[in-house]
Amino acid sequence: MTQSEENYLKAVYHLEGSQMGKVNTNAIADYMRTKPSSVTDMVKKLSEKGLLNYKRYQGVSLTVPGTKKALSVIRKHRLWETFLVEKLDFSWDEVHEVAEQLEHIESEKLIDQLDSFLGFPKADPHGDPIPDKNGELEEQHTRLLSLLPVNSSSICVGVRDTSVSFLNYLDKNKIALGDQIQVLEKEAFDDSVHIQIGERKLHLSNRIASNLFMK
Amino acid sequence: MTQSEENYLKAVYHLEGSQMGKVNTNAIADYMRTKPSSVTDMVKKLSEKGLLNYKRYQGVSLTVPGTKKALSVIRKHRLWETFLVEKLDFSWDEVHEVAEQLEHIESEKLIDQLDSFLGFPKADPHGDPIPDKNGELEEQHTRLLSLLPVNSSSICVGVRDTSVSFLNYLDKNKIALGDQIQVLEKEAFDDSVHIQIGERKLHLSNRIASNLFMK
DNA sequence: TTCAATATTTAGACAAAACTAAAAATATGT
DNA sequence: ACATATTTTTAGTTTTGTCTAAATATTGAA
Ligand SMILES: [Mn+2]
Ligand SMILES: [Mn+2]
Ligand SMILES: [Mn+2]
Ligand SMILES: [Mn+2]
Repeated sequence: MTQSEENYLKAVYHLEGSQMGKVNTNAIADYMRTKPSSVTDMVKKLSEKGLLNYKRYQGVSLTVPGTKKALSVIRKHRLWETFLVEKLDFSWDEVHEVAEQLEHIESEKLIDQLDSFLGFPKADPHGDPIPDKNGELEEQHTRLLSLLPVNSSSICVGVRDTSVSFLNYLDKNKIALGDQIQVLEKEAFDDSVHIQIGERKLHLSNRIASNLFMK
Repeated sequence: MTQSEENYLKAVYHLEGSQMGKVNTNAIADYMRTKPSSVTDMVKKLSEKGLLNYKRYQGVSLTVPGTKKALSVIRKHRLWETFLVEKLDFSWDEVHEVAEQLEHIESEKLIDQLDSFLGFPKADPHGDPIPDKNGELEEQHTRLLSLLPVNSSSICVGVRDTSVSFLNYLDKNKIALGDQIQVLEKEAFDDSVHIQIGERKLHLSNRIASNLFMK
């Protein structure tokens, strides 16, 4: 299994989760910043290996072995991100690029020992769930901050957008995972929300509020 | 810089250290388990990039930038080996293969933070010196156990042969880095040596004794 | 010194993963 | 329904790193 093949499986996994039904060629090409013709080539190869279901012009879906492989790569990615933040003092906006490389290291012992060394974490620095050794994901019962009613209070457990600019915005405004957030008021005009974290009151745009997972 | 290019530079570095003068094509091919024709191709490319000195049929040597790059890969290899043993409970015969992969991860911050996390170790699990951030290697003033005089006592600080079978042999006989070893007697016939570690007396063949670095 | 053995390079091929440009299939709007 | 727009695939090329087989250079022994 090459790094490129692993990256394609991961892409299909993420796209399956954010769409309904089959994943199409152009969507994969966009996601991977490559060309549709390259996607077709790779999709054929992965289909021959039994990792993708593929019929010409009909889009693709992961097979059971394909899903398993994708989850194993995601497990590695998220464990490495956790390692970088917890042990090597990286900030949450610096880890993704390095984890994109580390996720392809082949050694079952390495990743299981790393998991143990980190204390079997359930989520990565962005709040995304970490699959266990068997590929099992813990169900996340979360709701977006933008959808919570006025006066509700809940804990921020994840970010939907993991871009550096969004993470920097949160850092600048001292919003972090684990923070208890109370919804004070919602503006009907622009769907922005007034919130309180500890003693601090903040006014968040809908764009921000709809990228924070709460529990 | 591709992984393959890095591996060639590392190979030339190691061969320069174990030979005198220019490194020849066949030696590189043997060391890398590849074919001489492949070596010629790569050596041309690295020479065009200014990393190797190369004239047809005359062998190669590392340039200053080539040496610097080789040392940076070796630094990563040895720091990762140390991490695996110190933090993830790998044994010293399991780390090399994984480190061969990890040494190619590109992130200066990653490796410098790892160095710091490990407490700036001076040597890897096999006793090989770890270059610092600037590529400086600490001079090793060691001698082989097989060359020490009778009655001398010194500390085992490294292994010359790092093969799994040799490392297993040492584990089985409870010989480890840091052990104080006294030479009791040398057999003139086969150059084997009788030694003492703590209360234990052992009889080592010349083959074994000439693969242990002492200080 | 000469020629055979050895070492090295060249020539040509291949596989992987990407690309461009063109062809083919599918979807859509009137 | 049918023409047009969009999506997807195919055909052919490129780059990287490998290989085999053949050619060429160097070495060294008689
Ligand atoms: Mn990530
Ligand atoms: Mn993440
Ligand atoms: Mn090693
Ligand atoms: Mn080592």
